[in-house]
Amino acid sequence: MPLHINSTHCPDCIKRSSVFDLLTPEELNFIDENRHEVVYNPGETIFKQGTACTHLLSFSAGMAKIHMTGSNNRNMIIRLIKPVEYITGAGLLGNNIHHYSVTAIEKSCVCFIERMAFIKVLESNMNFTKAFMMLSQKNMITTLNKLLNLNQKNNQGKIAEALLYLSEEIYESNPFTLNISKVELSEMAGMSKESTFKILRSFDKEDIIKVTGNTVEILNQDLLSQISNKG
Amino acid sequence: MPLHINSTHCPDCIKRSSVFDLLTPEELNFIDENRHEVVYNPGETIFKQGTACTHLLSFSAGMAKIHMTGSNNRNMIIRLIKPVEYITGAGLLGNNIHHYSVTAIEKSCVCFIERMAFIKVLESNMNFTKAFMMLSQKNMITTLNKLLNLNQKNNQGKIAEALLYLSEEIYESNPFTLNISKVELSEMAGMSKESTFKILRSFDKEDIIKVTGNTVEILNQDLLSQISNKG
DNA sequence: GGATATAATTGATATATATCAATAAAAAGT
DNA sequence: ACTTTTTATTGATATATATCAATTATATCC
Repeated sequence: MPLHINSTHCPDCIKRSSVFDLLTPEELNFIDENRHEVVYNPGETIFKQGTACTHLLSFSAGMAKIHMTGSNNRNMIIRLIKPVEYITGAGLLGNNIHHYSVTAIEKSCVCFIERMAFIKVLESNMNFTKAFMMLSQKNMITTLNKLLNLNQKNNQGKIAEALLYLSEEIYESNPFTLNISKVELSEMAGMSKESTFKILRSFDKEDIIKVTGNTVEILNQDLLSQISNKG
Repeated sequence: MPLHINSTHCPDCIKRSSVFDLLTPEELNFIDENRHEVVYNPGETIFKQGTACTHLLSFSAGMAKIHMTGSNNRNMIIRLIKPVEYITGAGLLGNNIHHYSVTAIEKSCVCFIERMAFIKVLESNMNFTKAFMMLSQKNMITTLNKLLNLNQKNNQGKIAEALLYLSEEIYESNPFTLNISKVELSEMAGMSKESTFKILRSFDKEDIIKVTGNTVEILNQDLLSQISNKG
């Protein structure tokens, strides 16, 4: 199966974000004429914090991480991206700069939609605009909650939350096999890698999870949720 | 000077957010017919996390705090609100619930605009919609950066950042007099109140700031910025 | 296929931070 | 004016967490 989907056009693309369902065939064709696809290998930068925000991205295959560098140059993973999701650099309308980076963690395919074409469709289709606003707000709330939790929880709570997030929202399975390194897991949880290892090990010893290489099985989901919430 | 501005109507209101400048007189009148004003005393809840998101708020006088409670029930102040700013519960379009609370810290006046009236104007005026989206995105980015910084900085860096934020963005003066308690300052910086006191004191001893009661003067802004950035 | 780099892992130690405890000061109620 | 409550303040102590150091494993490069 080829990763890129160039043979397809927007109107019959099955890898598009559901907000695009609200567009008319004409609008979809217009988007189709103003987009291009790029395939990325693991580790490749899709866009980088600080660069111009010129396209709306539709993430159609693979997996990527959204991450951010603070003033002290430390890196933090905000969330993972998987198909089908759009990514807006959060400054798309104002032609601003990206405030975070997106990097592929698996071979990935991204559809780049020209900023002006996207704005034109926004202007022509209010239902689309509203759906887009709602989705943006939802993403914002999710991120807000995540960052709040990172601030307030202790390290066990952070790891518990990260593991539940990965199992429930990203891999949607249990057990699951990490396609991110444990250093990246620590960047997701906002702590040192050594602490991450130690907490994983302690969870394993207490039979809350079972770690075998990169595979994690959650054995006691209730307890893990409790640790995440109390933490 | 009366705090409420009920005698005025939207078209000639000088306390409205600049996004409303983009509306036509008819649209402004329509908003005017679907709004009401409320005056709050310090400490009163303007809206609470978990309640329905039924209005767009335009904050026309006073000062308030946006704060959020995490799963472990700890409170964190996200930012302060002063005139003129609109506040959307981030779930306004989807008729969702508020994911944070807003509480007055000074006697404040808030204009409540009916959700459906706001949506109707969004639908009729694309420039307004785009301006609203841009402002929302800007707020989101600011919040994202703030929460990231709280995660990554040490306590001195957090307090330094909070003091610079208060001086530059909220009170726009130096020295400035806090209208929030130091407990609230610690909730802004995301740390215990005792640590806040100790760091304020140490900054005072090192002649970086001068604290006299509730008044803070920043004596060495360069050093404070450096502490904030390195922290 | 050995050399080199990168990631994983663990224990010991240092440091930062929260918590606890006690007191002082200020504000609010009666 | 006096009690009560809240806020402010400080030092001592406990705890959580990061950092450091050393080792092993795994991947990547000539």
